[in-house]
Order: sequence, then structure tokens, then C-alpha cells
Amino acid sequence: MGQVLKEKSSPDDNDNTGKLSASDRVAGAILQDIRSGRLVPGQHLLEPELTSRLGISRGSLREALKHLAAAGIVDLNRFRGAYIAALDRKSVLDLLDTLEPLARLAARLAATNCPNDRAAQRLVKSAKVLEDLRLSGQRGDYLNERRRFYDMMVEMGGNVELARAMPLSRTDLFRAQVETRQSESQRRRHAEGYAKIAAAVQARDAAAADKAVADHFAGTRKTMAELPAEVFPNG
Amino acid sequence: MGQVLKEKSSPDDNDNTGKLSASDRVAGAILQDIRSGRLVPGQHLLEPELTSRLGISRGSLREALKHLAAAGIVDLNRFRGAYIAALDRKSVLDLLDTLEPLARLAARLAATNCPNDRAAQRLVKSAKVLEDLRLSGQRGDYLNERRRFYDMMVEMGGNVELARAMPLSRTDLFRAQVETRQSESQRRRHAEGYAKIAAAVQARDAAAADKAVADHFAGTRKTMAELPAEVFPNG
DNA sequence: TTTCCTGATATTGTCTGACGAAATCATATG
DNA sequence: CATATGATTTCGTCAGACAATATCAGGAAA
Repeated sequence: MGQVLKEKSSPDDNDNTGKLSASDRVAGAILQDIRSGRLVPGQHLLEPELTSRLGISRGSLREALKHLAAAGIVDLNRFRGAYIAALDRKSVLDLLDTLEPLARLAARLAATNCPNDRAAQRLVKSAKVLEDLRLSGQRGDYLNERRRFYDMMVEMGGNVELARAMPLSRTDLFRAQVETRQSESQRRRHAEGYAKIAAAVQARDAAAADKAVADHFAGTRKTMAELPAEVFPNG
Repeated sequence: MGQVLKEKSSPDDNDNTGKLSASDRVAGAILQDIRSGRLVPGQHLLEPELTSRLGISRGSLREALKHLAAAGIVDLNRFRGAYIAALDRKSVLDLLDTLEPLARLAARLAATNCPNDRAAQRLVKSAKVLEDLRLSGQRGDYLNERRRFYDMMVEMGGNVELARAMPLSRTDLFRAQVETRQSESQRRRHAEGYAKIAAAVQARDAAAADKAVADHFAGTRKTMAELPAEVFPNG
């Protein structure tokens, strides 16, 4: 699944009442722990540890793990358990190639279909928050806000299928791997990318939004090329 | 989530031994039943019926349903159970907008990175099989071969993340809705689209492959516009 | 010492049974 | 006919059990 994992009630939630099932809470908690750094890519998830820590039964936990596996967040190995997925360099570049056309579509749609000025302003605000968190905030806060930025942009575009297909949770995963290894200038480049995207959307300029996303991805590819091999599994 | 649901052992399978878990077998069986028409969009899936028919426990079934829900194949409603997802007209058009850039990327990659002639020939062969099945075959056979075509093309391109992100299972879903309502000419247009894509890939012409996919999607949009409202839920 | 085999332990995959919560259905009542 | 009420169904979740498999520790052999 493209993914389709959010923690709060959202269009793709499994229930419409606002109450989350146990497995959804668990899936959200694991995602949150990945963004915050509590769980790291490659880490082995033990059922006994998780069930006791989260206070749920094995059945609910296993449902959550199936959900996360479908989203590519964890790898399930028969009789060996669940591991937080770890992306090697090729997978990261493949993921960027895959995400880019979807993100560009999202940006074009947001610029075209932006329902009102308040929505665009929220996007700009989110970009500003990212700029602030880049310096002051915790790592998890930055990644949470980044996710919020994408979710908002997709929602503004009004294409419900896009929200499903965009592999944002998987991107969170590689961001979590990379986040602590970036230089200040790389971090700045990243945060500024969102500001430019938001500005283009606010200006209702679809072509500029498309280009802003393309530039943003080019910057990310540059950063990936600059990172040392130890950041990725298998050299 | 893009999807990530295959029935046989495949790159995204949860085990590397070739043996499938019970929940994966169930998920595959449900997908197959959708393609073959045994299960129709909107249908309510009852746990007691499925556990007895498939001979598995409720726990395994629920794991499978979580997996399918993450892929957008079933809707899970708290205390109301699982329903085969049904796409209204807007969702179908949104899905086409989302899938198109990914399919074009897949075609370009396949044309560029096609490892050997045999692979390209298999793609052409698959397109021919589709042309045959269009007339003679069962509905499920056509949709299965169509899925195989996409899987092959993606694999030829060598981008593993693309396989995850492409919402092919969700497309199966809307194909299953639409398949029996198409005219002969619409069906022919669809099958011929694959032949043109395969030819461009075989010629190693990325630009032509990209255009062939774009044309194919344009044809599908046309077909969607021609279909009557009763094909889709909610008019 | 190093390597290989073997058994003990740990972990997962799966099933069964149970119970409360919520939805659905049938019936009675106005 | 509409509505309220109780019975039934179905789901969400848990606890416990057992088999299959992987992992690890310790001993035997080179």
C-alpha cells in the first residue's frame, strides 16, 4: 500500500467513529517511534516486548504488523519475526524516483484545486514551522511536521487515491535513517524546498509548484549522493 | 499503499522460503476471487463464512483483512466488518491520474533497463495473450494476465519501490467492476494498448513507451466517460 | 584452537475458546 | 405505518495452548 497509515482519524482510517482499533493504535505508535528515533531501521521487533509495552494482545499486535508490512514499514520473515525495514542506497534512489512524480502531481493539483486561501496559508505556515523545527526541534517533530505538510498538500488537491498511493510512511523510514547524518546546509536545503513548494501553491501556479517539487527532489538526490556509505545497510 | 499483494512467491512476499503464511494465502484467494468475479465490489465479507470456507482461524483471517485494507482492497468498518471496496466514478478517475505517472515511469524504465531480449519478448507475448483472452477467456484470466503484464514491466525496469507503490490491486478492483460492462470496441482498445506498450519497450524506445502508456490511459478515461452511471456506486 | 554437530531455549505461526460491545434484525406496540 | 424494544448476529479483543522453526550454547572431532 502505498500507504495509508495515519495516527489520527483521517480519510483512510478504518473506522468512521473516531475511535481507533487496538491494531491501528499500535501501528501509529510504531510509526511515531520510528520518526522519533526510538525504533531504528533494521531493529528486530519482538512480540512479547511490544505486547507488554503497549498493553495489547498478540492478535492485535500481529494485525498491526501485517498492516505495517503491507505499507513496507516492517519486513516480516517467517518464523523470524518483524524487522523495521532498512533501505539501502539503491532503494532510496528508487523510492525518490517513485515518489517524485506523485509529489509533483500532488503539488499541481494543490495549486489548481486549492479550495480557499486559508488552506494555502496553512501550507505556508507548515513550511515555516519546518524551518523553525529544523534548528530547534526534536527530530521526531520535524518529521511529523513534514508528514503533515504532505498530507495537507495532497488533501488540497482533492485526489483521494493519491493519498493512498504516496509511499509517505516509507519515506518517513528513510528520513529517519538519514536525518541525523545530514549537514546543516543539507538540512537547510531540505526545509527551504518546502517553503518554495508552499509559495508556488499559494500563488496558484501549478507549473511553478511542479518545478519546485522537482527541484526539491533534485536536492534530496544530491544529499543522498553526498552521504557516506555507512548510512545505508550493506555498505 | 501502493500495493504489494501477490499470490505466488514474489519480491514482496512475507517469506523467503516459498511457503506462504495462512493470512497471505487468504489475501491471495480473496484477490483472486475479486478478479474472477466470485466476490464483487461492495460485498460484505463475513468472518464466519470465510473462516469455514477457507479453513483457517479467525486470527489469520483478520490478519489477511488488515493486509487487504492497507492495500485498499477492502474497507473495514468498526463493528460492521469488511466490505470489498467499491470505487465511484471520481475515485476511478483519481486512481487513473495517480497510476498514470507511475505506469509511465515503469514503461520508461523497462525500455531503458530491459535486461535482455527474452524479457521484452515475454512482455510482447503477454500482450498477445491478452488479445486472445479478450475474446475467448474467462474474465478472471484476462485480469490475471493484465496483472502479470504490469508486474513484468515493473520488474524489467528494476525499480523495486515502484512495485510497492503502484496501486495495481486497487486497479484490479475497478477493472473487476467495469470489465463486464465494456463494449467490444472498448475491450479491443484496452487490449491493443498493451500491445503498443510492449512494442515500444521491445524497441527500447523510452519516449515511445511513455507515450504508449499515456495513450492507453487516455483510452481508459474515454471508456470511463462512456460507461453509464449504474456501473459505479452512488449513481 | 577452530569447526561442526546436537540439543535446549526462544520466538513465531496458528488454533481454540471466551467475553463484552456494537450493529442488525424481528417483533410488538402505539 | 412508524417506532421502540428485545434477541440475535457479528465484530473487537483477550488469554492460553501447541507445533514448527530459528537461534544459541556447549561439547565432540579435526
